[in-house]
Amino acid sequence: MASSGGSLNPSTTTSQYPSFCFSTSFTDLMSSSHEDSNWASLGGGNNGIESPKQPPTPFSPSSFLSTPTAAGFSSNQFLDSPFFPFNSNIVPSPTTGNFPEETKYSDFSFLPQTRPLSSKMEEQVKSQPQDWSTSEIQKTKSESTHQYLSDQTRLEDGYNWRKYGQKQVKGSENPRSYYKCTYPNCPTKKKVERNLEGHITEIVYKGNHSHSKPQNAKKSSSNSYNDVPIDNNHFDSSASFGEDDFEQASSLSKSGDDHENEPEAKR
DNA sequence: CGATTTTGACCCTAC
DNA sequence: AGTAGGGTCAAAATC
Repeated sequence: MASSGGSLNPSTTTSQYPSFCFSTSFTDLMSSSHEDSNWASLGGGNNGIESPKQPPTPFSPSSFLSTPTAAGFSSNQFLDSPFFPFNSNIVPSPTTGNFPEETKYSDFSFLPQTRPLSSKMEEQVKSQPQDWSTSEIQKTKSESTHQYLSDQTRLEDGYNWRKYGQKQVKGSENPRSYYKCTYPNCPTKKKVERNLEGHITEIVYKGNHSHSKPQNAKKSSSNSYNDVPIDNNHFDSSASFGEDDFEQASSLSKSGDDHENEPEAKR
């Protein structure tokens, strides 16, 4: 059991799914080879969006909405790429617009102002090389003190998560928790990092749900966005991801990548 | 009673 | 080849 390590198992189970990754770093994926494939197959299998049907997803919009100015980062940024992490055009972090990693993966993140974004990012870049960057579908970092309130909502993204581990990462003093989607066969996982105060400083999603959001998620029963009819069309079909979707998504992310992230991401 | 969380150990990968 | 660090497993505890 333990011998398998874990990361390999899922890959074999999900390998049957079409590898699909929303990360704008698709190009990277292509060139990155097996490293990502590990996760790509794992999460990529269902890699669609966090919520095939529910756009709001992981970075609970409500949390953002609830914290309009909270982060101090312009809602504009959100308007551009708020609920669509897979949107290649995701705006670079307000403060860190020049972070390749950030934009590159189309994951948008929020960092608490309490800690220097740059340093944080650096840490990520350093401690989390390619396998994560390429595989991570969405990266969310909460920002400002309001994140505390958002914590719940963010975790309650409409899916049921089960914590399967916790670690104290070297780069930061923040403990990192590992969650798995409780839905059978759903390879989706997420890492949640909290600061000393218990506030979420970062959330990283891996893989995509191979199922639609549970109607009555235990934890997210109160999520109003649960039924937010956001246009998620391209990904909506995630339930039956085919090449079309794949290409669409890939091209999407690709174009976006090429457009804004390429130059910077290159380095 | 079942599901989830906690926690230490183990495994894998990168350096 | 060894070490460090991250990620996952799994038994026990808790809810």
